[in-house]
This record gives sequence, structure tokens and C-alpha cells, in this order.
Amino acid sequence: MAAGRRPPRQADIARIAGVSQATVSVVLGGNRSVRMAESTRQRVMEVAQDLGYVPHPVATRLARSRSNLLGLYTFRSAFPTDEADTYHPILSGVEEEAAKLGQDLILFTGTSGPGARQEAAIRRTRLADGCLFFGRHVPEGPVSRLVDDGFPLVYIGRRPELGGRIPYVGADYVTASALVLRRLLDLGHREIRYVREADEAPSSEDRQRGVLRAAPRTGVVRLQGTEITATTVRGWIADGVTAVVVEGTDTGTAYRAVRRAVETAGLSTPDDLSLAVLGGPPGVSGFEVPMREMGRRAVRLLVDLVTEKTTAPQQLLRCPPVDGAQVGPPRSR
Amino acid sequence: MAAGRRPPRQADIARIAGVSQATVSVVLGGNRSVRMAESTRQRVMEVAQDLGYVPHPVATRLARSRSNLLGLYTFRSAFPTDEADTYHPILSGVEEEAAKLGQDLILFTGTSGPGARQEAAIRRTRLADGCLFFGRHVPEGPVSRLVDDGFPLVYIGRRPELGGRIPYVGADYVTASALVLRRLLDLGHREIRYVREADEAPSSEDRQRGVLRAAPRTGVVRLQGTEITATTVRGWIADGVTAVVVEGTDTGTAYRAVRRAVETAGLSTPDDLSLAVLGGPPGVSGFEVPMREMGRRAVRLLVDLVTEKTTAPQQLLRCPPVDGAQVGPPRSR
DNA sequence: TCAAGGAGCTAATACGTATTAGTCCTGCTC
DNA sequence: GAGCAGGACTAATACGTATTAGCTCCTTGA
Repeated sequence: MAAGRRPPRQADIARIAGVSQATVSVVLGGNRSVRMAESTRQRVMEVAQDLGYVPHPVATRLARSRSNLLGLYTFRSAFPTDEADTYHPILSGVEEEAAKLGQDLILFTGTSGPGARQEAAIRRTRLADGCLFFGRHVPEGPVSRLVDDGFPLVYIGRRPELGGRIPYVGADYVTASALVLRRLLDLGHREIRYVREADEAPSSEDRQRGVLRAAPRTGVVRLQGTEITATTVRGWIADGVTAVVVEGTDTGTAYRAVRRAVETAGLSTPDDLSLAVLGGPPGVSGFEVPMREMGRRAVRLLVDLVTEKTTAPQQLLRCPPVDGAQVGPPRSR
Repeated sequence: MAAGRRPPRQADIARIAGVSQATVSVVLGGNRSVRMAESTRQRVMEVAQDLGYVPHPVATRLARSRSNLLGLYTFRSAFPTDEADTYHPILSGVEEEAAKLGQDLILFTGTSGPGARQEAAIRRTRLADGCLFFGRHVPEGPVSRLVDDGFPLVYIGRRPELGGRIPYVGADYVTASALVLRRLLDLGHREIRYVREADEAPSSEDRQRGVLRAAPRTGVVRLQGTEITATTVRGWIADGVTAVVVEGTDTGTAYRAVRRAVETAGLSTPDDLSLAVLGGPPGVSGFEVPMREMGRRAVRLLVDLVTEKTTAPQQLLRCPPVDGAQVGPPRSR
């Protein structure tokens, strides 16, 4: 119904108001640098109102090469089926800040598919003024191309790839991890284990660096399929271990596994063993990853890059330490 | 760095390959209806490859008035701060189907703000090929304008407004509710209460219609601020009520309130009182709302509208009944 | 030798807006 | 009445691609 009726354009307004399309553009665009009689201005406005004129965003974008559209490239589903989505707060922060800055978001689909589809999606990225990338993965080819072309993009999470040319907003895991370890040392712990992912991601390596910086004698255990069992925990106790630090993973799986193992071994935290998580679920001893704030800051940085404001293109946010109930002084021997 | 370098266009390829821009467009667009020598085709492709050409999505969109971009207008945050988001499955379904059909999504921000921002966002909607609307609210002015202009849009949830001209994918609450009531009647229940929202939304009214169609004698209780308390429940029992049906709300609040009241009154389900929810959390007696499927179908319908395939523009999906543990035969008197 | 037909390509234009370099007035000054 | 200033507006063009009508050659056949 009414299918033939197409939305009015500036040319339509111009014809009716008896002016040129350029005049309409000037008036409606609020371009004050071109002088225009008040009467004309009024007339154009009225006609526009009558016709229900709405600027065509695509044409606007093409003409002024700015669309107030930010891309969001997730390398996974943005609305995962899984209810508990650790990264959700990041997206929430992104949306909030985008709304505040008057930017809409484009969700690229197919980013979790096979390589070819992924690369195609990366190309479509250019539809936006700039793009947020959100994930551990850096497909160097296409991303490098974007960076080379000066296309504004921001990664969420520290990204040392491409010779450090990738702008990002990350979390300062090194400092935060070191703080957690220092606190354990201050409490008197000497024999400590650090359980980390078998993963080369910067987020994993930064934590390890922080741990070893503060407490070089810490034993590092790499998770790789082998679960932490009650036996593992008993072994630690036998070795005189009084504190365990776990890398905070996406899902908090490792943390839960260790807790379970401790319980199964008939031990309790923090009496028998102090337990801290480097970036875990809220309320657990260790530190918190400021996800929401990362989302917000990433949007701000991206908009700065788009508008060519000079900002530090690589930012690390502080992770607030959390004093939970799982950490205490070591049991006196 | 490399800020001056702008991405290559078809014109650049044309110059280098010694052909016209039109030729480049024909070759790269895979337009088989224009004859082209294989050698030329090759040459153009190679140059495009060398330059790392990527079509400018905005220009493409302007030229062929199709962008493979679907709008998503939520009237609220798409990534709400609140962890438990009942509507999440809908968005999840939308994303899944969009990916399958090769469509990207635009998230319009400011849709939950004050009226003016909301209307501005509705206008921006036109940037996409079509738009999904997701919420009980229908701002008649701007939406009516879109519909009149033949802009493809689909609401999620039945929308009788604008004289029934709004395309939608909803859930068949009438039939599903009637089924639940019929089942209660079959079990022998005669005195029944229906607790519903004090809300004129179609989703509320459809349920009531279904309830009364199957069991006209059902007493209807409208929630409005007044909570259901233990006293309320005792009153029901005193009146000989053996079953209560609750409207499934966004958060399942009403359901939980009733359950709590029943417990506080020292009663149990289904022994003292059968309890069913019309579209509640999974596993609870009553029926389930096929959220995910609604999301998927809405996307499919929208794409059909965009591509001008003829499809029923208003669809109601079946809600699968759920036999939970909260419903049983009435206590024999 | 000319017409017909087809292969291979391109000039021109459309899409809808923003911007810039003007043009054409009117009124004023000396 | 020539010259100038400035006010009000617009023609032309840009943005980057898609489409279409039509042009130029070349081949074929009579």
C-alpha cells in the first residue's frame, strides 16, 4: 500500500518553495556561513515540514563523509545464546557511551564464521566512520590494511601486534597482578602458585609478568586440559604452598575448578589456602576488570580518532583491587 | 601515519588498467549481462587485487539503494546493564538469522531517551534497508510516516495499531492461554483466578482473551502496585479457588510474587493450589514464548519485505505448552 | 560493397546531499 | 552615473558506485 510514494527529497522541497536544491540544503543544514533571507528560510522550513522531509542518511554520509556510525566487530556473537556472558558489560559500556556521543552502532555479522566470511566482514567495516574490534584475535592482513589506510579503529584489550600500531583500550593487568601478589607477600605468604591459561594472549602474559615482577619465586602452572584436582591441591599443601593465584578467565571456569578442588580435598579458604583471582567475578579476592569503563573509553577514543582529535591511541585502565574473603594470612606453622 | 593515503576507488583501478570506471564496476560487480573480454576482466581483477580495492559501502548503497543492513530499534538498551534480560533470546535469534542471510545490523542509540531523541533515531532508521522494532511502544507519528512511505519495517510482537497496517511477528497468546485453561478445566478445576498486568498492551489483552474464551468464569485480577500477599491467597482458598494463572511478565516478577505469597501462606503447589504462568520462565507450568524463533522469523519477514517477496506481513507463532510440576488435579473436597 | 549482427567497451546519468565559487541585484557614495 | 559593497541566492561540482543506451570495430554473408 502506498508503495509508489517515495520519501520527499530536497529537490521536491526546492520545486515547491521555488528555490534551488542548494538553498534547501543550506537552510536545512543550518549552514550559517551562507546568508539567507529570513523569509526564504521560513518558507523552506515550512515546506519541509509539510512534506515530512527526512534527510537521506546515506547521501548525507557520502557527501560529507561522516555518518556518525561506529562499527562493532566482535569475532563472536554479540548476543550469545549462553546466558552468562562475561563480556556483556563491555558492550553495555559501548552502547551507553555511543548513545551519549550520538553515534549509532553497526553490528557486523559473520565475524565468528570461517576465515573468508570474517575477512569480508572486516571489509564491510568501512561502512562506518570507524570500528571497534573486540576479541583476542588479530587477522593481520585485513586489519593491517585498515590501519595503513588510516581507517580509525580501536581494539578492546591490549594489542601489541603490527609493530604496536594498533590503537587500543586495555586493562593494566601487570600492575594489578603485581599488587595482588604484593598483598599476599605482605600477609606473609612465601610459597605461592600461579595457575594460568596455556595461551599466548597479551592478557595472559601481562598477568604473568605482573605476578613474577612482584613475587619472582612464584611457581607458574599452565592449564592445558588437565584439570586442577584435589590431588593437585594436596600436593601443593604438602609443598608448603599457602596461597594460589588464578588467572581470571572469560567464564571464571578456572577459579571455580580450583575452589571445587580445594573443597574436595577437605580444605577451606583462606584458612588452609588463600585464593585470589586476577580479574575474576565481582566480590572475589584479587582485582576486577573495569569492563564497562573499557567499553566507554574505547568509544571515546574511537570518536576522537574519527574526528582527528589527538589522543593517546593506546590506553591502559587501572583495575581496582578487591579484598574478598578468600585471602588471609598464612596458617602459622 | 599514512594519514594521507586514501583507499583506492574504481577510478584508480580504471586509470591503471587503462579502462573506464564503468568497466571496473561491471567486472568487479560480477555483472554478467555486460559482455567483457576475459583478458580485460583479468587485468581489472589483478589491479584491484594489487591496490587492495574494497567497494565503498555507502556509495554502493546510494547507487543501488540496497545495503544489506537491517536496523534494530529497541526502545531500550540493547545491552542492558541488568544481567538477566528476558528479551535477550529475541536479539540472539535476530543476530543468528541476520548472519545467515548476510545482513549486518544497525543498532540505533538514544531509543530509550526523551521523545525528541527517539524520533530523531526513528528517522535515522532509513539508513538501513528496513528496520526491526522491538517493544510495546508505537510512536504513531513517525512510524506511520515510515509505513506510508513503504519503508520496510517489522515489529516484534503483535501490533494492531495504525489500522492493522504494521507488519509484525508475534506469539499466539490467545490460543496458548486457552490451552492452558482448558488443561486446568480438564483436570477438574472450576474456580480459577487470572492475575494480569494493569496494562493495555496487546500481549496482555490477548492472554486475557484466551483465558476467558476457554474458561469464561475465571476471575480476573489486575495487578497495579498492590502486591499479591499471603492474605490474598488465603482469601482465594476460602473462596474455593483451586488454580491460579499468572501473566508472564518480562521479568517473571508476578510469578515469583505469587509463589512467595503461596509459600508464606503455608500452602504448596500443586497440592493446595495449581499455578500456571502464561509465558513464563522455562520449566514452569503454562506455556513458553518462542523468543528466539520470533527473532529469527522477524528477520526473515523483514528481508522478504525488503526484497519485495510476497509474504504474510503479520505472523503469529505457536507457543509450546509446558507441563511443569506446579499444576495438578484440584484437591478433592 | 554494403548490410546485418555481435562482441567489447564507455559516455552519460542516476542516487541525494554538501559545498564553493560565483552571479545578479540593490542601494549607496562621490 | 560610475564604482563599490554587500546581500541573496544558485550553478556547478563532489562524493563513489551501478546501470543503460549506444558507440566502434570486426566478422560474416550475399
